[in-house]
Amino acid sequence: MAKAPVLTPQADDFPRWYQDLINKAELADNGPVRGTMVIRPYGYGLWERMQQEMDVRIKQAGAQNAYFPLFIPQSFLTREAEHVEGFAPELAVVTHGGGKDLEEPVVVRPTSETIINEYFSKWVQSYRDLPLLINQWANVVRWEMRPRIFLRTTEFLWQEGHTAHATYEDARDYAARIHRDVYADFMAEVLGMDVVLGRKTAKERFAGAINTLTLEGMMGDGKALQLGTSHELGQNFAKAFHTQYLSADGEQEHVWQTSWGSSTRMVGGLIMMHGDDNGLRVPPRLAHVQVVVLAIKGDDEVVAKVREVGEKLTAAGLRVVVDDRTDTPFGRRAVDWELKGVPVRIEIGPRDLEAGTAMLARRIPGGKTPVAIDSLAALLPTVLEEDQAQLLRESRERRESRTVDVATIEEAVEAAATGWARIPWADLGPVGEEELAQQGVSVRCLVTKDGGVPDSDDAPGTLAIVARAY
RNA sequence: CGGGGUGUGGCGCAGCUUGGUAGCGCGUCCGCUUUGGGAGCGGAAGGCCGUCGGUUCGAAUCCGGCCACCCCGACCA
Repeated sequence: MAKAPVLTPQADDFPRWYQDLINKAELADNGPVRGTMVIRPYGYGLWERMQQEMDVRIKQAGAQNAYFPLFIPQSFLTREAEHVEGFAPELAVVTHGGGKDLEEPVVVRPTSETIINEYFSKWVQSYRDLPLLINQWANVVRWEMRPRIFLRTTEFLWQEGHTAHATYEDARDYAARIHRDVYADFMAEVLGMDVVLGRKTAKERFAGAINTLTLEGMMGDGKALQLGTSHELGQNFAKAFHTQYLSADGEQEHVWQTSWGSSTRMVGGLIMMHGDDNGLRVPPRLAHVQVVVLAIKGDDEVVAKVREVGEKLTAAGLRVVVDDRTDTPFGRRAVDWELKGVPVRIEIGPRDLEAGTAMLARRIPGGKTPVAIDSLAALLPTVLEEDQAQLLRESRERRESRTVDVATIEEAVEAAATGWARIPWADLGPVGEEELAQQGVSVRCLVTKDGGVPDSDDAPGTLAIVARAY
């Protein structure tokens, strides 16, 4: 007789499955204040690996890390009209400090364009100071009406990049470079996540930007999730904060700017893109635990062998955990590691010792095979790379099979019930976009016919990707 | 903001109609037996029943106020 499923099956109730998984895989808990979350060690480990891999790419793109304050004078926010209008509804404002009313309320940063520009305007004097390329790892607060753990939380962790350039072209190219060489590369190569790169419509653009580039992923239920954005800010903030430089011609010019961000939302995306009814599936290149070596029983020889194998695999450069907690039944531990999505389990018991073998259990393709213990260190890197590639392939195949080309709004709404629709932007336009919005469907991004990023909204042949979104 | 619903050990729930001061499952702890896919048996700990007030000899239960949370709609990313 089959036992009750460990998780609510995805097909029964996808949001419930997501919540179950986060609880049972010990990724996070809800915080005491609505919309906040406690990220538990296993979940934080995923984020730390994301930070490491992203940080390398950000630095390769020439940016340096810095840190700006959590508190921003309220007056800063109001200097850029669109920006304040966009963020006003979700600001947390501090009105008291030290037991007194504050002269001027301070807002908890929802993003840092304003405070960073305040300093950029001091640091940038000459064209020789440009480009100025800054990134910060921080928490931000946006008071959310409908929080969803990892996907939309009131406080979340992210990186935000802010740059200033001498020309429009430099800023435009840098925003595109981050979009492609940092975000797209990271998501494909490390997360094994298929994403569509595109351009946001005016309606979906960042408050204060002249152009927003996005990466959209298709989740297991066919809905879309924005996984990162890179904005061209034009000179909007430069004018509001007087961020100017003296050009080689001796003229005062406003800088051209970009900002770009990615957050702990990526953890939620990872879960919903790669997870299955047995739990999470962590891509090997990301995994902070790539291999778990399990002692099936508590015999001394078994435990000794398991530890020895763990050390050898660690020495071979793999990220390994040894599970010799033999006071807990084997089945329980196997299910737990499966829930956590560890790519490879090496299971060793008395029978294996005699044969000199171990069971190699693979989370991503599934299945178990016996292999010679001595061959593991040589075998596993190949296995992990195969599994990494499988996740990317599966996510791409799902998106391709569940995206349909349509000609009307009705068809687009119908397609969005189970996946994505692609419709010529010229046939839709802002009016059609509004009509879709009435039915809970949005234009996720605009792409060119061959899947590239359009240079403008009205470039001929531009297609809109339409979907329900998180 | 409109409509509906729910607040009971850590989690999920029953009990409320027909008042008599709390129970089940999971989890936790101890013991023994177990360990090749969420172990079994025995024992134990753990609850100002959201909150304030009212009715009553007596309130988780009936009545009223307040608070919080959830769902649908609206609004907003």
